[in-house]
Amino acid sequence: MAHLLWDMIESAGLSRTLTDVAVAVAEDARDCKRKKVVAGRAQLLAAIGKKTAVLLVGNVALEGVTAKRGIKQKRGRPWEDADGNIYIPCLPPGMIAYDERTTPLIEADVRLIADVAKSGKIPRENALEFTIVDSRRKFDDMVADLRGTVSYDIETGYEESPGLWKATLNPWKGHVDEDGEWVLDARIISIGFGTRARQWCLPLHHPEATSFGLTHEQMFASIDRQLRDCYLVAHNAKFDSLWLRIHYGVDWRADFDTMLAHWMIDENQRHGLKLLAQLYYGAPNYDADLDDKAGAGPLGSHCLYLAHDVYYTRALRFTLGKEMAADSGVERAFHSILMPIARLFVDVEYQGVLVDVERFEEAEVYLRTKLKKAEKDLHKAVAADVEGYEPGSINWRSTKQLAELFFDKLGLDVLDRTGGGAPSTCESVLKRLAHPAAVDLVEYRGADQMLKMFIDGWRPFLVKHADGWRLHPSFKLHGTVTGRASCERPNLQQVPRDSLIRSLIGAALGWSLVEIDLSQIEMRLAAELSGDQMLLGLFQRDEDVHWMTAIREIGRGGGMRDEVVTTAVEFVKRHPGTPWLKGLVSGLDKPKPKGQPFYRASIEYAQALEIVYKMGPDVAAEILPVWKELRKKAKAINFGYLFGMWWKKMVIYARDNYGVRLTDRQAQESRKVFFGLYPGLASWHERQRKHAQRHGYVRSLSGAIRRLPAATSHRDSPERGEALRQAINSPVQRFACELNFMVLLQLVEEFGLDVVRPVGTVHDAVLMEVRDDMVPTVVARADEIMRRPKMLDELKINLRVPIKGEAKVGPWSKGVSLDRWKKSRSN
DNA sequence: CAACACGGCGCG
DNA sequence: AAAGCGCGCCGTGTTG
Repeated sequence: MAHLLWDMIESAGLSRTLTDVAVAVAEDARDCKRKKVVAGRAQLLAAIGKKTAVLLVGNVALEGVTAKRGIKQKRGRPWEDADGNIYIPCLPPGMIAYDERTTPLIEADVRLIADVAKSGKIPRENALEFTIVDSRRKFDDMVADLRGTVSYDIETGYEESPGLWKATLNPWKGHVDEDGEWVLDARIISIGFGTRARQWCLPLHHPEATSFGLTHEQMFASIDRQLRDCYLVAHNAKFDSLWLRIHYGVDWRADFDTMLAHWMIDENQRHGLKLLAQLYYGAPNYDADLDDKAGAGPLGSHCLYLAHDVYYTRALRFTLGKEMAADSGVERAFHSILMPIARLFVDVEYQGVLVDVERFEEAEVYLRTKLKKAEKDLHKAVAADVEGYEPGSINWRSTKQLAELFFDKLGLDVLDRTGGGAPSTCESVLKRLAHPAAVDLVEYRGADQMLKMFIDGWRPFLVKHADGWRLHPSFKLHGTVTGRASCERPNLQQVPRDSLIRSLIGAALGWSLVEIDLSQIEMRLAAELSGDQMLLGLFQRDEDVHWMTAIREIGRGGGMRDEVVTTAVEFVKRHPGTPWLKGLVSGLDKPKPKGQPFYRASIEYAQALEIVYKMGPDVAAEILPVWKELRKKAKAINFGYLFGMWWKKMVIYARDNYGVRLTDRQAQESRKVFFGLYPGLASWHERQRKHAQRHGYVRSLSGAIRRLPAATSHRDSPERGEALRQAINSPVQRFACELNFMVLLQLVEEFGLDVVRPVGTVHDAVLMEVRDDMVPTVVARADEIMRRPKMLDELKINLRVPIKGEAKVGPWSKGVSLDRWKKSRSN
């Protein structure tokens, strides 16, 4: 590693200026045991002596001097000791071998070394012109300077105990006071603005902040007025805008988010501001300690840090703007979809979702009881088979201990292994283990999972408002490589589908929760993009593609004879007048034979299957519930094969999810049938793969790009295979969620936040609170918008496949159609 | 004590 | 040769 770095230094033409540099290198961090580090440290300290610069290459070298690790955080930030030695922590160049994304960082390290060697000093950002606003005069100057393109950034924290400031990213952090009111503990420590000429740092709750005759409210009123005509730029603007909205009531919407812009430019990279500053401008690693940002450190260094942030944020707006302009598709998707939805998500997160806390407590009691019972059953079941077993000796949450129990002590067969090769104890294995304890463990895990994720997991995030308790999940618009949003703290997108937890989420009094979702959107888009005639035809005739697959799957093997015939017969009995039955059931118009149902004999399997298909899954499920399950299974088949699943995995999938035993042959056959049914999909797969292989990327209809560099490799590898499958999946997944965003944007644009309050998205669905008196209007309009969002016209995107969606009104998972909602309200 | 990987599981 | 995609969060266990 030392040689590698030295080569880089030499090729930068620096070796002669660096004769006075000691290089402290850990040859291999992993082999370096503690003793060796200590020895190395003594050597190192001796070597440092009169040197002007010390390179600390890698974690062990860093630890040798500072007794602390964390090279990734510390790198690029040199410091000077009392004797004037300069220490420069850097990444080991060998790191490039297993993470090529570190290349620019290592290059930046070399540049930094060069700088230090030439000047003998730690470089300063000399373009910086920052002012700490600590007087009325400076404040007025600042306000007057807020013109044109202005970047902004805040530092946040809270006072844990008097005088002790800690970092927090949660703008709602607070507590309930004696009067039962929610009091915010979170504070905006300071705010910075970057203009063409300067960087302004306005301390707000920093301990050293001085008062100069203006309240914060007065300051923000002035700033707010001035900013209305500015082009606002921020890095992860949603964060700053949300905090400012909560704490100062100002509504600032960024025109350009540098983090999101960089994500559009390369979703595979990381998007941190410090990283980008180093990447694009060779900036020093100016990152500060987390608690300094929160106000624990001196105001001077706090503001210096803030100044760097707004300086580089503003600079990035121009650099990234230009870079994005090189690709009109990317630019268009950024400005017409991403920035608008990013601005809207400030409202989404500000609103939060309402939680029924009374029923929340009930759910907790229910789950704790269930957990207790499962634990008791577990004890019993294990005690019966294990000699000398003592309750409490096994941690039921430990996969390691469970594996020992099942496969060593009880001697059960290892049915599957984990990715790491350990005997698996996952649900699908447990269900196949012939032991009562396995059954109990499934129960235990179920209750435990709900409790830890949604009861204990939610509690710290509950915030009290005038209209009830709310969660304010944070959405990451850059959270995926495909364009979907992800969600965290807590993750609203992983709430179980069954109603125990899901229905705790509702709406305020006078409002109703409305969920609209785009039906089978990924399948529809696959039809669109592939141009498969069968799929397109299905959707154009408004038939159900999963149902089609389900019926085909059964029909192929002639399975479920009883269910098929029973369901068809029952349907004929219930709906004899159905027009399309004519011709399908021979003898319908003939007189009924005495004593027996006339149709029983005359409905053949093939006919019956046709009838079942035509009645659709909902009607069929009313007759036999099994149809619902069957359609779900078909859905999995569709998605699996659609995106490149191989038959072998299908066998496992069918077994684990549906208890269906498929032979290898059957699975191979089912895959063949699938692509036989939709031949256009196969050729589309080929097109996508070819494109990715040739160009190294694929594109969504919106213009956004998914970069797949691994796809261009000529060598066949697992990475390339993965990239080629992503080439098929990404454009579908991306455009699906973009459509969802379009629908959401248009709804809010048309009705305004007084009528429609969006509270979240779940990939192809929107959750919102709708004012009760407007529910029918909004739902009707949502139905129209989903069929054709106007942004499709603006972006000149034409779809052959019809899009449609569904709306449900009422607590989540208990929502009903608009008609049923109206009826239930009129009673 | 903190950071990390893993196993497991929830969602679309 | 090997083959669905995309996420977040929890507890355990290891490591340093």
